[in-house]
Amino acid sequence: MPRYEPQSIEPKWQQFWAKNNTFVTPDEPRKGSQGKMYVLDMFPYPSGDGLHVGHPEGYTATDILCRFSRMQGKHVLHPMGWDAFGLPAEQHAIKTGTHPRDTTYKNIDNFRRQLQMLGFSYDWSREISTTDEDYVRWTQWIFLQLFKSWYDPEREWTGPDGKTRTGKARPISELPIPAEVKSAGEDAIRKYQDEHRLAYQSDAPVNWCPGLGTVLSNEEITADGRSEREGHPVERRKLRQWMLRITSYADRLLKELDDLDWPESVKLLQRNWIGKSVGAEVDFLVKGLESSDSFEAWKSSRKESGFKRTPEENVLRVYTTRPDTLFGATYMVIAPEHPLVDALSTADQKEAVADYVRKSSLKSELDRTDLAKGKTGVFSGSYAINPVNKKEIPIWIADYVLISYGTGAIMAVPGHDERDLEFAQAFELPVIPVVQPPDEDVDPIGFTGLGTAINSGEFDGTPTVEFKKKITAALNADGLGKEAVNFRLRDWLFSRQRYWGEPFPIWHELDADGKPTGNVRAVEESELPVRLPDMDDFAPKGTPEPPLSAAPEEWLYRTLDDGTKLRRETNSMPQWAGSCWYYLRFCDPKNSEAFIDAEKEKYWLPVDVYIGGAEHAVLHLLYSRFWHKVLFDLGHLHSAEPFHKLVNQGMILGEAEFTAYRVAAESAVSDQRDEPFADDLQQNWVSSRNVEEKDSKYLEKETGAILEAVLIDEKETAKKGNDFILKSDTSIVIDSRAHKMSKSRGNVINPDDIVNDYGADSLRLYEMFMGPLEQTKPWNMSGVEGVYRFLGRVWRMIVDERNDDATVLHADVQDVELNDEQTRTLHKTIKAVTEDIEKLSFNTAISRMMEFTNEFSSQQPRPKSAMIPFVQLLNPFAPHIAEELWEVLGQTESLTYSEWPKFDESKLVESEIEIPVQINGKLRAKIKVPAEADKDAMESAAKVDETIIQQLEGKQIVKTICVPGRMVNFVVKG
RNA sequence: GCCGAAGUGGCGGAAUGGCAGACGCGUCGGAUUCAAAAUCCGAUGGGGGUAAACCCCGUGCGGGUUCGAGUCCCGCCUUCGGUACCA
Repeated sequence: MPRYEPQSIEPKWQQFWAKNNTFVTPDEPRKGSQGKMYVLDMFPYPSGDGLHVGHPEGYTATDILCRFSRMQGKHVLHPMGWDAFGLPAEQHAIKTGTHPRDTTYKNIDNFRRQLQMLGFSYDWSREISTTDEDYVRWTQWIFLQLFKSWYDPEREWTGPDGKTRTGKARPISELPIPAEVKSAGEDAIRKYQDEHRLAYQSDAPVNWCPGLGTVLSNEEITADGRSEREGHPVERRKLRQWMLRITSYADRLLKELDDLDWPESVKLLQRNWIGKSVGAEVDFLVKGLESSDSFEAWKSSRKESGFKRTPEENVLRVYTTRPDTLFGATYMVIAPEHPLVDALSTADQKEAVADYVRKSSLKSELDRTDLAKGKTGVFSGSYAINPVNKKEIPIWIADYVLISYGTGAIMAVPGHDERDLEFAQAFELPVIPVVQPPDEDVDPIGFTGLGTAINSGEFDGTPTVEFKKKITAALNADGLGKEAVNFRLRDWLFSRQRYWGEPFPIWHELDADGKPTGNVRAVEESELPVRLPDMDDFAPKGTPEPPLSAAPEEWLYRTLDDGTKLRRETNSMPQWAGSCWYYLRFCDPKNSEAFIDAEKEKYWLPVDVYIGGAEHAVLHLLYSRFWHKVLFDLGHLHSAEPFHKLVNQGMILGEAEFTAYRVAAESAVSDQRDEPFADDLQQNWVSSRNVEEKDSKYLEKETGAILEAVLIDEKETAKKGNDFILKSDTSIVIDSRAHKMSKSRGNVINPDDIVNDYGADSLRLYEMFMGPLEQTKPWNMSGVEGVYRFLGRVWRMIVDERNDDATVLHADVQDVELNDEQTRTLHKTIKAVTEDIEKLSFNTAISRMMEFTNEFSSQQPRPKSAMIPFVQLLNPFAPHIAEELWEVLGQTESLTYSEWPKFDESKLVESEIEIPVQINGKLRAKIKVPAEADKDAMESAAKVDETIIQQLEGKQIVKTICVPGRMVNFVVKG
């Protein structure tokens, strides 16, 4: 084999690794193990499109880490699996009639083939799919643990990690039952327990997506009220749904982020998502209700009773983060869904209120959150009494207040809240400034920052922060208010109306008429898994009735020995369920007794390095952490957090494109502005500066003429200043940009093609060489060619290319001693590559190996003792060629488990170094000095340099700065 | 609007406060070849100068700190990503 031919050596080594179980991780570490290393990729959804070039980016990074760690003696766990439930397979089933299971396993086969072709060192014996019945079993089991638990926020305890926490998930049997519930009977107790479970049912309004035929979680909806997947509109409907009580864990999910080695930006995203805010709840007495006491009477009764757990019927409780602005509250707003809406509506306002409430309930999420459309609302007819100044202020109903946050009611302070100000202006409500901004020139109205109090009675002049504390304490003393904490985070909507997901292991009890009694019971753990019934109709019915409700009777119903009739839960779990705990199962994938063996869990967890896309920064990672903590609380896990170090790989964009714009033919007939259309523009180019994008159409800014975007070959372009222009018309500025890869744009790169043309090693190397792992970067085909050429040079450095018959060592590679220069280069390279891998700075590590190759390629002879460690350095990056060269170099021991080369710091020092000499900070000359030269020696060496003598002539040296081994700088005058 | 990340040659990118542009791509020139592919060697930020010596400018823009700033500080601009009335 003469030339470097990845097409023949890559399959050879892949087969070798498979046959020898090279990457199978034994439970027991090898002798002399340097500790465990669990390196995990975010496992892919096996889509029908196959692997995308974005996948191998993170996968190569982790593979490098693993191969590097093995050579450093680590006991490495590096598994791969499939997040295989999910909508696309089911949508495909609806279209074609193919069962989602068939589609899914076919796609998995293709994904596995593609991953194996890239030579990743996964332990395939641990492969799992979230759709495997054995896996589903334990997903359902974990759900049951949530179902069978409640959260005790008061419980103080010390976990196996030695940390003391307040708050713990506990078995539902330990839930204290209040006496009045107990006395109400068995059903009341069950209901009370159900209300406290970590997995519970709720009737709250949810996001129903008719287009997908399912309910979606808040997290799956985009800012403009559409489904993240496929972009269908979403509406609000009241449906019975399963929820997971993630909000109980809000504080711990927030606090325990601190110790994680995650990017700060991801931590911040999670912090914002959890959205903790500290403020106060304040009670306002409503005036004019029949049962209303006088304000003073109420106040004195409150003084005695203190702040109540739940307010009286004629009291409106609000949440505010700015209790210091209480004097500026000029009206109140309650959400249309607020329970007091009816009670507060006076006779003459009843109709208007009912009308408004109906309208806002029909509004989609999109309409309701569209800020551009302005605020709406209706006066209830009632008034509340401001507890600090007894002022009567009107109570409004408006949908800019959300029932799901705080108490669903606010005190409006239009002087210092943008939304309230907008509303006040729309409905001509009074605005009172109560905070003076620190800057006298700033208008207090609309100021939302910190300042000092004005128009606030005895509190005038108090700084905001102090005022908040004071007023909260005062309200608390009077029983009118209390410090309160709120979270933006909502409970997790956990059910979906789809077929292709885990069935819930839940039975609903039925009464004699076959109607649900409202009581549910868990499927016995010994009966798990609840398998999906065989069905051939998956199509959504356009109603929220899940496909599983059309399952065969024998699946759907059961009658117990005592005659109790049961019907299965027909919702299914969301795709997140399976990905919530897969990292646990990898440690013990075949266990039939438990979801994971306790000893194995203790050994392998937490995951040491977790690499994946930033799109999972919030949801997947938050959900996983939540499940992990529940299992931790229940004593099933030893660690409180699943992922120690997290890295987000950047997106890979398509090749850069040059786009020019010209008037489209259709513009001539359909000129948007009805103006006579300028003929001279027709078919002429338009500078991209004059182009605006509207509804994915390009328009000329002035005339509104419709433009077409034309791809321009790079050869037709030139650079002018900061812009690119057309060579044929240099006045035309064109766009130069790389876009996301997408089928519609036609710029998708298929890894199969790259492997066919250049080999897996080149693909791996290129993806690492493109730039920093975490950065977004454009694809560039000639870049792939570049690293392919590099591998060719490496090949020729070691292999005799002229020998057509066999792969033999190049005659120049000999058993000779390294000279000083070679020793230095080798050790420099080992040091740099080692440290760069540790920093995940793979692009620079590759540069260093290129430099090594450039230097050694031309040398004759080339010491074998330099080639051997070099091949070891290359191995994590390009393992196939490395194995082949390792063999050519006559090595018989496994390269995979060979010892990583060590560098010797003392071999790095050079005897003479070149340093810059500056005058007034400007580089003027370079001089050679002994490496150990001190300040004086450097200074005198610099002063005898010819250029420096010339430059210093007639000038006075004011100061000399010498940094040994670094530089000399003369500061001069005159 | 808010939050985050980033702006360095024609392009991807490199640079513990100390020689800006390592390495790669592209381009140009040369060698090899009948010719090409492949390979090898050299040049390559911009401007001036004689393709020398050398000089000036240069890391988004404007200030500042420092003997010295791509790097630190203040104020902007642009691009990308996330987010959306959370009181």
